[in-house]
Amino acid sequence: MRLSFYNTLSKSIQELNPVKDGTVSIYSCGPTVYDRAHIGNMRAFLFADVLQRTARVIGGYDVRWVMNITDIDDKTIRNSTDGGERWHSGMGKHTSDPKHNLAAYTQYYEARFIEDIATIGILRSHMIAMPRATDYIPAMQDLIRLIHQRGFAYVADGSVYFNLTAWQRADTYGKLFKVDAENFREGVRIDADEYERDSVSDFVLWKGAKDGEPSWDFEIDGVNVPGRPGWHIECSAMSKVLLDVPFDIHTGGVDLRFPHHEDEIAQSKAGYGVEPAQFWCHNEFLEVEGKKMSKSLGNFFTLHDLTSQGLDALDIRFAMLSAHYASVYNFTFDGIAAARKARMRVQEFIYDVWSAAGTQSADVAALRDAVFGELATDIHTPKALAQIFSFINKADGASYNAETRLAMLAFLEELNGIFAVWHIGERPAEEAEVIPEFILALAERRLNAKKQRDFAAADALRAEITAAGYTLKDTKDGYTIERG
RNA sequence: GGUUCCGUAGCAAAGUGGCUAUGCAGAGGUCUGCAAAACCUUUUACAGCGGUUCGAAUCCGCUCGGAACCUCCA
Repeated sequence: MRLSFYNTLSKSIQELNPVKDGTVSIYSCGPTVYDRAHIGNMRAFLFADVLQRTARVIGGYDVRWVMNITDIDDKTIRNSTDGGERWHSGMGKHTSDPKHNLAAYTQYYEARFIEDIATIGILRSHMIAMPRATDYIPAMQDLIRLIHQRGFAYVADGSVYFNLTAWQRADTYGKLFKVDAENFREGVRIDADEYERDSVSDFVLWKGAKDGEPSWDFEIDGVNVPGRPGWHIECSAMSKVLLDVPFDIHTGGVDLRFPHHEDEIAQSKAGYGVEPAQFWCHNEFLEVEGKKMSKSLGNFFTLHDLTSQGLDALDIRFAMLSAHYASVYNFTFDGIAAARKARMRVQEFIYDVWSAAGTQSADVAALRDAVFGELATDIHTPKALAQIFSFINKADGASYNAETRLAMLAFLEELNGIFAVWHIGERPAEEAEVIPEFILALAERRLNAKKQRDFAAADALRAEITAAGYTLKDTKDGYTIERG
């Protein structure tokens, strides 16, 4: 099936025509590993995951997916340098070597990040690489030299800047975002003046070294300017090395549209001569209980916070997929509970189909076309789910004949290759819970009372069982007991 | 101040000119001694005010409310 996505470059939904037939290359802006990822971050990575899974399952492409790890920036440097309260015992010893401290600090959170994405159903094995910025410094330096050679960069006060004025004479700046330089907020302009650069709009490619901060030697234009890479240059260089340019799709949160992605386009084209990506896809933010997520409002959650509270990460994944990626998603605890019930309804259908041994048939091909058609058009997960529920509402999975059963299971397997929140298989046997003897004895006494139609006694005994923390449910000719 | 986007039932979330979205919750029912579970049926919408149109949640204008970006926040 052909895929189409909303492209921020064209501001319209466009059909995907991969640069290389049969292969889709995707670069996703990954985390800055200065802390645990929060659920807003997770939404961005989840979007990229569903995008790449859609390309695999529905597009039938061989997917080359890269998600970078930004392991050097102001925050990681600040937090790793002082060795204060931000320094965790799991990071090892704080030393006098800034590079060692930075690596120890960021690798701790990188490991947490890999745990978190696994928890929410993102497979590390789906990525061909998860490059760390600090491992690609030479490639970044090469790119900066290229930009400089072509006249779009200059060295000033120990740093290297992109010369936007020169670039704007050669190409468009503002492909993703209409930039109105005359109307930058005044406060920002004042702040920007603190930098030594020719124009307020010039951005840094290479930041000159400061005392006590990690730095790398860098020879450019015959001089050595020790320092570290600017933020935007990381993605330009790593995407070129790992995917080559141009590649197909670049993903990230809406906040990265400008300046990060705009600058990335300018740099890549200034240095390599081509724009990095055909498609730029941006996910919207999430809010929590209708409010912007922020630490001061007390509604700031990491995935780890939520799973520690007993929430199932798959319910969080499913809940996020019940909204379109390009609209603001309102995260609520009620919403997670509702998502769980909805998810379980589909799961029950899957179990029914698995054990089906009936005579009915169903048009699985039509269902597949309907559901995948929605996903193939800008990954419209809510519409796809509506199709699924509408079908399930009318279906009796347990009554399918052998042929329909196999076709449906094949479809569900594919579907779960994208949603990744279900178990395609047999309904698990009831876990053999150990019910204490006295509870079993109470239940037996109740059954006898019930048989003798002494319902007052039966209800009293059931109340005792409930009070002891067990739930008794009657069945046709007996009962079940479970904890809770 | 500039540039964008959004406001849909109790909650969440699709729909962008006529046609039941969907999920959770609620209500009624089947089953049951009663519950629970399951299943069936079903109520409640388009922020407000104008306009365009045979017809507007959908297009246009204004008002109100919310969000993002405007130099390193997903």
